[in-house]
Amino acid sequence: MKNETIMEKHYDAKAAEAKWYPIWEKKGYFHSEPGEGTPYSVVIPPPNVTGILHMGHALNQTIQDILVRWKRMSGFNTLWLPGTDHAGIATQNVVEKALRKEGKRRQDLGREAFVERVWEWKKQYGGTIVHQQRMLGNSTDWQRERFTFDEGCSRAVAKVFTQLYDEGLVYKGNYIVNWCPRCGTALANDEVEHEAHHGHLWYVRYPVVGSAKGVAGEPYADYVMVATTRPETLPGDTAVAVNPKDERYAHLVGKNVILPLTGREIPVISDDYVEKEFGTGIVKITPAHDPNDFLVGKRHGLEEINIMNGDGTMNDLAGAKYSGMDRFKCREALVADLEAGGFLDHIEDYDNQVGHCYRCHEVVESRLSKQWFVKMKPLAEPAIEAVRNGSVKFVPERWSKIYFNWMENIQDWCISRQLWWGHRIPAYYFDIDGECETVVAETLEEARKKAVALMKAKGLECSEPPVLSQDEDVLDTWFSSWLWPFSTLGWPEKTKDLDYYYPTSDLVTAQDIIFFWVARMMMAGIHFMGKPPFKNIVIHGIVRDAQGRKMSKSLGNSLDPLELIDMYSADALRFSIALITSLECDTKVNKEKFEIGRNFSTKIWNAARFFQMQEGECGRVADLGTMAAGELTSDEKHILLATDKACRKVNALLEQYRIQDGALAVYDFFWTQLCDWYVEYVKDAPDKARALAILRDVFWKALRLLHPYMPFVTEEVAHQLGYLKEDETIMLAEFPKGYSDAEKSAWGLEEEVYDFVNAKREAITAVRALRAEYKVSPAAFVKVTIATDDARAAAEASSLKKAMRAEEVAFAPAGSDLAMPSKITPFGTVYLSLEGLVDKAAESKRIAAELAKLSGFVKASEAKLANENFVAHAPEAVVAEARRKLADNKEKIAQLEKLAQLFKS
RNA sequence: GGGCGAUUAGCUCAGUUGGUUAGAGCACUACCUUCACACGGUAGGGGUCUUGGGUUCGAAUCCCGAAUCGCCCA
Repeated sequence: MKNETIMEKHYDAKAAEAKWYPIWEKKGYFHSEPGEGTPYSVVIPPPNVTGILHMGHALNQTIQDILVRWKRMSGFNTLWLPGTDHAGIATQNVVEKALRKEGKRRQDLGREAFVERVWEWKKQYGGTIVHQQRMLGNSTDWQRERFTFDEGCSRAVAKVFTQLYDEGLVYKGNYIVNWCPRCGTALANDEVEHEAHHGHLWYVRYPVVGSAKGVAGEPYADYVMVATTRPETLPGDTAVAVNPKDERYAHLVGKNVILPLTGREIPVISDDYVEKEFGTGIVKITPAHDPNDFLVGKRHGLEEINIMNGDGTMNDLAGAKYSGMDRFKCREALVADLEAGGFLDHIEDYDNQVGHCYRCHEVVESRLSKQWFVKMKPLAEPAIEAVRNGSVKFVPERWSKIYFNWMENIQDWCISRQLWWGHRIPAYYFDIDGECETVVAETLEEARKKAVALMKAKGLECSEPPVLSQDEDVLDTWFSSWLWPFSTLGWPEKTKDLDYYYPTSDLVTAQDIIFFWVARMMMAGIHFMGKPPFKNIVIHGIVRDAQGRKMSKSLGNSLDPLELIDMYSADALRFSIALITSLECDTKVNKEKFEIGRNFSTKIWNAARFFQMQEGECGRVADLGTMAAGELTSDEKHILLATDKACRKVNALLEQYRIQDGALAVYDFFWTQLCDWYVEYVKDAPDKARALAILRDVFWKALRLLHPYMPFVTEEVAHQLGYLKEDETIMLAEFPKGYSDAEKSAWGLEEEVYDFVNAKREAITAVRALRAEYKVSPAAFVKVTIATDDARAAAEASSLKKAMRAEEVAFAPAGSDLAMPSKITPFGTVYLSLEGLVDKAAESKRIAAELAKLSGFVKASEAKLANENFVAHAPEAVVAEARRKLADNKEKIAQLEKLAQLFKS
């Protein structure tokens, strides 16, 4: 079979990428069914349905697709399950924003209509990111695409909530939560981002009750001074506190002070929580607006006065003057009033950490409110154990420390959100004799039954079920995504999919999501499935800009992966990102880095084109079977060995999730071994048909090695070169493992041949370097003599001549003494005939410098070898190597000294 | 305040049981438009491995301390 047409001069990545993806998808290559073979399964970290693809996704999904394509080609029954999450706050915000343009609020529509509207939005725009994922080349099984708010996932959520409630692990209570006034909802602790903030400490005087009016300017003679970072919460104070060990204030404990501006009397209490060193050592206690104060309040039975509305404005309890005022405006007003009243002592600069909403970045308020919580300790314990006993592994391992640290100090999880878009909490309320009763059930019908049962249990007759009203709140989005590895496989049904694919194999995600998601999936998986949800947790870094800053819209330093794909191709994006990303640390990127991948795909294309042209001239010989060890040249054996090594290396590296090293290995193999050396050899091979037959085999292996990294160009080239029939795909071709022992022995692929050719290449490089040093024109043919006793050398004369651009390569016995510029190589000493080309003075100088350098090495080696301890303790090979090196360098010196004589006159 | 990590060439990073004269890509210099490829080829310059101690025959690598930077938790 001879190729009639030659490949285009330039690779058209856009065309190839647009062509292959739909074919792959349509033919079902991404699809997996339970049954045959060993499963390898991965669930994608579901991106936010409102989101668009960013560099973080590109990195995360490139890693996954490399693993998945590699496993699929290696014969595993491979499932990579895609989907999105419904992103409660974010999605609701997007739709509310659209409504605002129409001059409406969600309240104008009402809950049902609003939710309907969000679904419409989702249908219309929610496909953006899954479309973009296709541009990356993701081999996800789109037939199994899931959404955290779809019917199945919603059933799983209701079931989980109900079960946890029945087990006493879900409870409702009045606690301090993080409250986002802008989103109007509670947030979990980890949804709050703390940032350093330059603020102030206000020192405020609280007069002691019973103290006399003081002198001018001092309304009270006796007062305590309180330092606070949040003066606007002052109207909510219900005590001031000191440390019990603080002798300065011991006499005050038990007395009352007057809360400035309000005249309300509050007690002075003592509590260990107070730090003596902070401020004055006296702090105000505002139980409804600070988590620590809340706990203090509980310990001391203090009143909880909530002075703020949900939107961040003050309410009536803050006092008539401040009611309705924004919290920050109120701060200013209140400070001014304190000052006017003589209560403000002084103000200091103070840096503290201020919490911000991770979605909208508003300053988060600590607020007392009634919310649903999950009791985490009992869930965390088995999840800790699973990592501790090694049944689940973090890659890199050090992340397990972070995981333990968080899990061991875990706090209960606030799961209710005051939103409309999300899984409505399946808790129902009804009245019995004016008392509010709660039932929790997966469906309304079940809830009715439970309500009736409850009434009966209380001895109440009921002819018809009571009227139930469902809880108004929805659940945190993470409350559905923590079920992702099994809800997407059909749970709570007992499905074949669950049986086959669960637990999944690898979870690949970024470090910033370990607590939000990974840790919680561990807990849910173990609690509901009885098994952890995955075997390995692969954690990669965050993509940063060239200065190391996080990419963000507000900084405008984001790189758009789609733009990069447009500029450089998806393959280029994938390969580059794989090559520059280490699992160990964050990845800094700039546009230029993606040239690596683009240049590489061009190289692959051109090498293929060269091969095709050669085969076009020579005809295709496909069979390696008849080759005998005796007829293969050393260069041919070398490329076969290099291919074998590359296959083994890439497999071994991917096995250890060393994606970057794998990329480097395949890059070096293809570019250096295959293109730089073997392709150059092929051009003048003694038996071109055989050389090309070998190239045919090696190239095919190389393409398959590359395929997980660069799926499109490898598919295109594999077809161009005729490795595949039109309806076949490289995606399902076998991932190369290297040559068999039988092949290796039939072809005489021994390690010494590999070393021999490497040595030969050093001789070639040495001659090229000599040519450059002595400014020999690149076009000129030179005369080379090589001093060696290696019997194999003579057979290399013709390939040496070509590579050295020599008109003549002569051999001399090892140790021959020629007065010519030379370099010592493991292949032998190479001499370049001068024939009057040289500037003697310059050469003399160069030689002197080289001599100085070498004698330094010799001195160091001699000292080392004179050290009895070294000779006695170091491994023999190391000592022998040191001796050999010393001898080599001594010989080099002798040569150079001779050469120096030559240039002296 | 507690924890984790980083510090190797101008830049981004490898360097996995301690063992040649510490590597790669980009950038840089010189030469080359040679019939696969200038998104290319050939050759080259560039590092006292942040710092101070220690262990060892031998340390970028192991141990202790310091500095700087980053992240997480409180």
